[in-house]
Amino acid sequence: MIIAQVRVNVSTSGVDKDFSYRVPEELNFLTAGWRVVVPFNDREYVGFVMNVATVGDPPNFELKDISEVLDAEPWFTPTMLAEARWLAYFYLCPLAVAMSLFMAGQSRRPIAAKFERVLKLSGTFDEKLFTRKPAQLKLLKLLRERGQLQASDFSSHAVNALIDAGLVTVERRRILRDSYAQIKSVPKPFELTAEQVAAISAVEKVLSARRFGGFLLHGVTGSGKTQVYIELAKITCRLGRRVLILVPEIALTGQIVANFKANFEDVAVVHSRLGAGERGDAFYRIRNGEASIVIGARSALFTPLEDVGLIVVDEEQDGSYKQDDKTPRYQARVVAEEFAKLHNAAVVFGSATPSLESFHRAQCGELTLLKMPRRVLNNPLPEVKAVDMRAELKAGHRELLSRELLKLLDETLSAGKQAIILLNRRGWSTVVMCRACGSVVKCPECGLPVTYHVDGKIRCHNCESEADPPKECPECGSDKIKFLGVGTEKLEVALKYSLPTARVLRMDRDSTGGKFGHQKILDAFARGDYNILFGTQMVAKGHDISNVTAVGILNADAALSLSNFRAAEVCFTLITQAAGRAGRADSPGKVVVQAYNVDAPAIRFGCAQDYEKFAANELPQREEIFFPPYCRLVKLIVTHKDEAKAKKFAKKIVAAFREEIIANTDDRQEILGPIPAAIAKLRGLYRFSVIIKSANLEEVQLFLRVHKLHRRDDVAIDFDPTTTD
DNA sequence: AGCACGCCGACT
DNA sequence: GTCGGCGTGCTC
Repeated sequence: MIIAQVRVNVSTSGVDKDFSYRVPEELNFLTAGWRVVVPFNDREYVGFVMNVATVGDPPNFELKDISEVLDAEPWFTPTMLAEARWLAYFYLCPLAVAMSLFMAGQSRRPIAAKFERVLKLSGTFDEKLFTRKPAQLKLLKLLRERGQLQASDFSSHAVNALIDAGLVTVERRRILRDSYAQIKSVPKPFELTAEQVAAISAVEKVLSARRFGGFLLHGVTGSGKTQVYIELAKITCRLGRRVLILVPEIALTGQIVANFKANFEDVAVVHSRLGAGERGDAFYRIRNGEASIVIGARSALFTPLEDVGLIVVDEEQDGSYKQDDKTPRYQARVVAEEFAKLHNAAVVFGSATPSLESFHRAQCGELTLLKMPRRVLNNPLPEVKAVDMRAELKAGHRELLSRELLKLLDETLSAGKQAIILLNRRGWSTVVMCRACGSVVKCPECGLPVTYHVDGKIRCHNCESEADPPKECPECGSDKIKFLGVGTEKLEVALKYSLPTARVLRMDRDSTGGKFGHQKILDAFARGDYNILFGTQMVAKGHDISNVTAVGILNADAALSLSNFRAAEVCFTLITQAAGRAGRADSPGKVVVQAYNVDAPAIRFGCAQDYEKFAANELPQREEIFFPPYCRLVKLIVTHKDEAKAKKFAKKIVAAFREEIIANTDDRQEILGPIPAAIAKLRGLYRFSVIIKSANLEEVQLFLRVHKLHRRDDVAIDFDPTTTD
């Protein structure tokens, strides 16, 4: 009897094991990796075949049969299975959950493939016979001319008549949906800088040796990192291996996809905003080896790409590489490196402002540091000026835009150039406050402060719930409700007021809907339809518009007020990335940075665009307070509908960790909490967080396993969390 | 996930 | 004395 071990796709930990099923005769082709349908608990579920074996004597309980298969071939390659196993092990999640990552949301039935019917002429025909059948004659003539045609372009009547007459044959051909198919550009002529050549040859050694190697490509904005990726990809393809390029998010893919498509025929684009059908087709191309370059957001890690030789993580410091809404809460940098090891591939982390984690690892020799400190064509870095908004206020200027910035915008627009303004808050007012008691209006759902929008609604930027602003303070009943703080919507009005003739374009989450929302805005700006592009951090990412010579950054120090150990890093990175948009081509750029605390190191070093000095200043402080990169963080969120019970269980975990781990280890480890989570109550459940800081992650994982904390649905485990509350 | 089983408090 | 809350266990 043939018996298959099947992992049922049920996301709870209670089913995190294989179940045996009998393989019926007609499915005797099954091997590991097939997706099947199995009866389970009086219902039908999708399952994954993990193993198939022929056994002499069946087990002592009754086996059920596998019902059917889902696909025409195994969904999971052996590599994907190995990758999923590692994910489940490292992130302590059920294997079925890790495997679901590789199905990109298609956990139900597969999406139907799309086919076209292609017509071809078979033999010759006599025109005279078709004088009273003009539609058929037209089709036949066209076929003689073109060789083949699409059946859907003609009336089915005519087509069927010709097929019946044996004059035309049909062939079903799969159509691959690809909304990036149109994107195409010609490779620009270029000459590699000495630094680019050095970086390429360092990675090339590892590529040709077909072994693992980790690199940090630290190149200032405009130093030509993309060209390095392209050259490395060419080398990898020449070796007959595949390339995976990770980019932070959809907004960034446009430019890099165009650059790659100019150099390679077989590029597949994968990201979460792709429709189910298009994604399925991209997977099909990858599975069949028709795509040797895959570009995408973090989910692109989970495709059937075989024999990967190079993985690039572009803008590796970007926050979108962290999945923090559902298990496994992985960091794509960590996963990319592990997958590179599994493939004997090179992994290249690229950035102008590397995460301090990666930079520190490069300093320790865990990654090879490749430096590109100069822009291509010796373009100068922009000139950056900080404006102290407190001084501006004292001088009687209360406007949103400082005199310095207004002057710069004026000059820029007069010269026929374009400007970008960054204000990293969307909405109209960022705070809705009661002037009588000082309380801030919070979202009833998640307890975070709400934002007032220009349409007169208040919105929670965490859960997107919407309401009318209260007429009276929910705390004290006063009617003195004030709208404070500045978002991009208010900036729009300020810009139109100060620069009435300027054409301004807002880009934030509210103005960029749909698959190509970002691209449409960037294209319109690049065409010159607008003078000023302004908005949230997305204006600072992933484009290279040569006519932009001025950048303004408002409230540059806003991020510093957050009680987050990464606040300075986020602030520094944002300034450097935004400033880097200015003056890439022939004309030098100018940047104005507006802040209230211009003396903060993140602002000073950001204005100087000096990453190394920033890191040299920040790293010792991180070491002092024992935070990453000097430890790894693991956050546990304990939930319960009874607040006291949630807190009590969290305390129990903390006590156990102190007693069992901290008291018995040589490695430095600390545990903080419990404290109420940032979202202290969600859907009726109280939430407490516990932060583990550890120099030995394996001990933490072991602790979690011993106490089976990963098997509980009232504890969420977050490795390398973004925040500590 | 979805359901049966069983233990304890609250009620006709 | 029974109804129904939810913590626990099981599904090939």
